[in-house]
Amino acid sequence: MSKQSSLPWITPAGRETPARERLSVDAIVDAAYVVLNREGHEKLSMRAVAAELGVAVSSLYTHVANKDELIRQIWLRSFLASEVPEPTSDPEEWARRLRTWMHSIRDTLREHRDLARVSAGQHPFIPEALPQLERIIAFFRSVGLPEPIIAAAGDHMSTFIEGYVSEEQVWEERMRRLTPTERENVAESVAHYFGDLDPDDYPNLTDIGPTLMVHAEKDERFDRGIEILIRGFMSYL
Amino acid sequence: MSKQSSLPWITPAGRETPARERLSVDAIVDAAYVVLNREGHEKLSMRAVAAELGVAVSSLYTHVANKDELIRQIWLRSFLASEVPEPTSDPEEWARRLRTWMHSIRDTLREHRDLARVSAGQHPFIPEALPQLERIIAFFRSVGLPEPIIAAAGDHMSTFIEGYVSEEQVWEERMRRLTPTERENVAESVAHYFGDLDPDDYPNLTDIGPTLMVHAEKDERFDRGIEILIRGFMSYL
DNA sequence: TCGGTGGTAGAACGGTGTTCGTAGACATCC
DNA sequence: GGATGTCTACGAACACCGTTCTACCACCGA
Repeated sequence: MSKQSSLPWITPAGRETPARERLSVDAIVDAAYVVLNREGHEKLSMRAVAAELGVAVSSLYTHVANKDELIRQIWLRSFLASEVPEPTSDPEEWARRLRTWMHSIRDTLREHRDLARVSAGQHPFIPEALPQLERIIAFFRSVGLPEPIIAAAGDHMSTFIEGYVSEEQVWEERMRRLTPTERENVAESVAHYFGDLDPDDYPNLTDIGPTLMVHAEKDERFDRGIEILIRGFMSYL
Repeated sequence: MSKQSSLPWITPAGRETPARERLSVDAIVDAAYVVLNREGHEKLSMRAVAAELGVAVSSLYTHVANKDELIRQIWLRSFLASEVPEPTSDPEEWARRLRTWMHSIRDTLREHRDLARVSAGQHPFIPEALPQLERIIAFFRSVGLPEPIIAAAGDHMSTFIEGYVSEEQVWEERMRRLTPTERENVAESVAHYFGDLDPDDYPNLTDIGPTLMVHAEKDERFDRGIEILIRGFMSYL
C-alpha cells in the first residue's frame, strides 16, 4: 500500500501496521458471521465483532446504526442468497420446486449456527430486498394461487422454517451440554420419561409421546411439516 | 401478621413495615407479567422485576435459578391457561373447535405485550405441562389424524401463532414510534412505496405488493393463515 | 432461651449497547 | 506546497444487564 510516504521496510515508530484499513458494512457482516458460527447468537456482541476485526467497538457505529441494523444486514445477506425457483404453472412441478427451495433455505439456516433465531421477525420490505421479493411473488403466482393466499404463503413458509431450525438447534445445544454417556442414553431416557407415566392418567402420551420427542430422524419431521403446508397451499388451486 | 413478637402498634425502630413478606415463584411471575405488559420484552430484566416487587435483585435467585427459568415459568402459566377443546370425531366440528382454540391462543398472546416473543422456543415436555399436553394430543387424535402428523401439527400450530403475533406486535411497535400525522398516512405511503416502483422491473410487486403489507384487516390474515394449516391437516383424513 | 436454617439484601464482577470528544489520515482547494 | 476541512478510527465513559458472594437477620424447633 502506498499510504505511507516512508519507505516500506521502515515502519514508523509506535505503529505496527499501516492500519486504517477502511472498515465497511460488508466487512462487519463478514465478521459477524464468523462470530455467529463459532460462538453462537448469545455471544454475538458488538465487542466480539469488533475484536474479530481487530478494531475498536465504537468504529462499528460509523457504518452501522446499531446492533439491530447489524442483525438486519446479516439476515439480508442470507435472504438474498436464497435461490428462488423459476415460475411454473404445472402444479406438480411447482410443488416439487417449492419443496427443494424450502430444503435449501433450511440448509443455509442450519449451516450458520443461530442464523435462524437471528432471522426470525425480519421483514423483506426494505429496498435492497425488493428484487428478491419480486421473484418470490412471481413464483407463488405462477401456479395460480389466489392473491390473498400468496401473502400468507410467504410468511407461513418462513416462520415455519425459522421456527423449525431454531427448535432443532435449541435441542442440539441441549445435547451439547450432556456428557457422552448421557447422550447415548437419550432415546432410552425419553422412552422412560413417557413410559413411567400412568397409562390411566396419560393414555395418549404413553402411546405416542416418544414419537413427539424423537429428533433422530429430524429430516422426516421437516418433510412432514412442509408437506402439510404445501397441501394447504395446493388446496386453493 | 404475627411474625413480630412486639405489639402490633409499636413498630421496631428503623423498620417502616413489618417487611419480610416472603417471596414466591408465583409472586415473581406476577411481577414479571406486569413489567412485560407495561414495558415490553426488551425491558424485562431481573432488576425490573425486583423493583416491581420492591425487593433486592439477588432475592429473586432463591426462588428462580436464572432468567431463563423465569421466562419458562412465564410461558408455562400462559400454556396452562389455554383451554384445549374437547375431542370429537366429526371433522367439521373438529375444524371449528381447532379454529376457535387458535383464536383464543392468539388473543392471550396479544393481551400480554411480547408474551409471544417470550414464549417462542419453549417445549411442553416439562412435567408440569404434561396434563395439558395429554389433552392436546387427545384432541388431535380424536378426529383420526395419523400419528406422525399429530406430532407435526402441534409444533406447526404454535410456531405459526407465535410467529404471527410477534410480527403483528413488531409492526405495532413501529407504529407507536410514529407521529400521529405519520400514522394516518401509513396506508398512503405504503401505496406510494410500491406504486413508485417501475412496473417493468417489478410487475408482480406493483400488482399485489400493497396487499402484502396492509395490516389493517389483520384478523383476515390470521384467519387465512390458520385456514391453510387446517386444510393441510384435514388432507390427511 | 438458644442455635440453626433459610430467605433477604448489598456490594461487586464481568459483561452488554451506545455516545462523545479527540485526534489523525485523507482529499481538496488556494 | 501548504493550509483547510471532512471523514473515520479510537479510547473512555455511561448506564444498563445477569449473576454470585457474603453478611445479616427473622423465624422455627428444641
